[in-house]
Amino acid sequence: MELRTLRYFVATVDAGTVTAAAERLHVTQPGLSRQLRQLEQELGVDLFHRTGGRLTPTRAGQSLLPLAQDVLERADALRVAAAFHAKGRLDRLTIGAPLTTLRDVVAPFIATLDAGDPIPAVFQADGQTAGEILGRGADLAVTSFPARAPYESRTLAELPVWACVPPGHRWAHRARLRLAELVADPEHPSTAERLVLPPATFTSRISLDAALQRAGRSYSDPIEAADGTVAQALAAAGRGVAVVSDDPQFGLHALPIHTDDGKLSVRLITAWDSRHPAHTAIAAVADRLRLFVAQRYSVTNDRT
Amino acid sequence: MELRTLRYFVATVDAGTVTAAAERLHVTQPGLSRQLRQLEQELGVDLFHRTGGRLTPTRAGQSLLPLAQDVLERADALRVAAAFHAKGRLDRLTIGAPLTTLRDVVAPFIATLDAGDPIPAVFQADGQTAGEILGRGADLAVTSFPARAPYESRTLAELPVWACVPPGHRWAHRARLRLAELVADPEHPSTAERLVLPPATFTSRISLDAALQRAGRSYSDPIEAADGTVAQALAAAGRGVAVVSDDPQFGLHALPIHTDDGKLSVRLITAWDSRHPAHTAIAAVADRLRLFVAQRYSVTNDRT
DNA sequence: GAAACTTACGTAAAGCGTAATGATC
DNA sequence: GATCATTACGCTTTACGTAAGTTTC
Repeated sequence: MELRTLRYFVATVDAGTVTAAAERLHVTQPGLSRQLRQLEQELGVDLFHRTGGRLTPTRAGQSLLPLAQDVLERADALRVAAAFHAKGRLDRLTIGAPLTTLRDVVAPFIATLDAGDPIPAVFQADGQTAGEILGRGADLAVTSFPARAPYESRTLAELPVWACVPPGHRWAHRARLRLAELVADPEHPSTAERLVLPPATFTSRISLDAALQRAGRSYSDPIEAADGTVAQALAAAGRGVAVVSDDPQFGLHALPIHTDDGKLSVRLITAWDSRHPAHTAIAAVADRLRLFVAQRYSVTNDRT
Repeated sequence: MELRTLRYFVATVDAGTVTAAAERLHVTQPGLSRQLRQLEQELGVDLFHRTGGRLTPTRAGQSLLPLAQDVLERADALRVAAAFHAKGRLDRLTIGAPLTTLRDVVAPFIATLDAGDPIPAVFQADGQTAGEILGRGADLAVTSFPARAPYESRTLAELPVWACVPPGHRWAHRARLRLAELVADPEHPSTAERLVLPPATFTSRISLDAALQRAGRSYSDPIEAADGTVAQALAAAGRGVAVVSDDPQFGLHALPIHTDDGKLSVRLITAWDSRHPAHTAIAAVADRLRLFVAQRYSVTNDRT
């Protein structure tokens, strides 16, 4: 088992057929086929079913795939780090962030980077701590959990959590909402709106759940959406009230949610490893990200 | 760059000389020497200084070493996972835990495992969440942080945090201590004992710091010890009061610390990934660990 | 029979070991 | 001069490409 053979394995699963993978890898198809067989023999596991003249990953293959990808990612990280030591400057920078932040903040930000800056790579990391994201190979993490110990962090923004309702809704002309209005009054369960929520790993959901727990309340039977955009789409279709931290879409009206402790919000931080050899360069990017968010946030603030 | 070359690199740093590393790797010294040079050329970085007829890692070499080890560890994890799929049973199990737990709980526990059980491997993980520990390759994590989302967890124990004083100390015959007694009264700073504390990543320290923050108190100028044992050794030498969750040593007297919220303690949990292919086998080990701790803890309870 | 994977065979490259050479204390 | 690393050279292994064979739809 070598990095090369793992690359072969991943590429083959990825491409679907050995022929296609071979082309992508710039090797011939028989050569690739042989290497895959040897890898299977070495690991002692069938990675592919060979039924029907076609290769499909076995259960073992499916479960080993992410591990193989992980090895390759780490090897890549090593190569990037080596390039940093060679050139003295960071030429690639990996950012891990929750999906919502990725779309609303990180993506617009990396669009402002120019040729002099490191090439940004990005991956999705919902509901993970700075340590987990950085441990997955990111140089810079964006998360809503406070960072500890060997990680340095800066507050990026305090993003409001919105209750989004369609134009015709009875709350459409309200300027704000109290948390208690969102959830069922134990005395009158029927008065509550149905909630449309992102998965429990999402920061807005974590914030909502925590606030409700503090208030001793809870929602019943929410609609689980795949992410904030889907939640908003469902709200736009009149299925309920979407509670998200995404920017409102589909013409939805976004209301801030007030609790006893103030507005419901998500504190976004950016964090990096202070022991990273390029930590100065990373801190510089983090600072620019913070500046970018500050500008963007001062605009979005107008909306409230 | 292949796994083989990374193994060569790590082994060479580890062994100190190419000759020694070559012997350990079962290759000849010139062959190894050549591979190292090729790796350096490929990465574009000098990994070793060649001054004085001897190889010493450069700064780049030192900083790339843990990355290389990481790649190899991941590759190892892949091999173990493959072996699981091949044999249908887990033959190796990696446990990550904080140092104190490692010594007082995990080590005695793995001593009870027999030939039918997976071979345990263990690494130290202080002040890390379940996600971080499992992300580092552990199959089973022991931590004091609550686990979330895709991780399954069980409470192992509620370990008391002790204030340890030597026999002659004015508290040596006390049965308990209030938190306020430990730290300086802002009015009379001189009345406080000097504290001997483990690093800020240690669970007992985190618990103490959190309790003090809740109480609006703080300590001043504590002695920082490398770990709980060193802290106790310093306390035994009369340097101050050690605050640790380790079992008392050196004939120290251990007092539980009472706060407004009850006894100061550390809630230990054990966690694993519910998506792990061998999660049933891991859960079984976790259950036995919990049982082991329950027995052990009922004994240590006698002491309080 | 077209498209996919496998087997067979010859070739080129890459790694390895032995032997000789160079550098440092 | 002893110890450690490098360079030189020949061999062996290993991966690769081409060509032919097999299976499936």
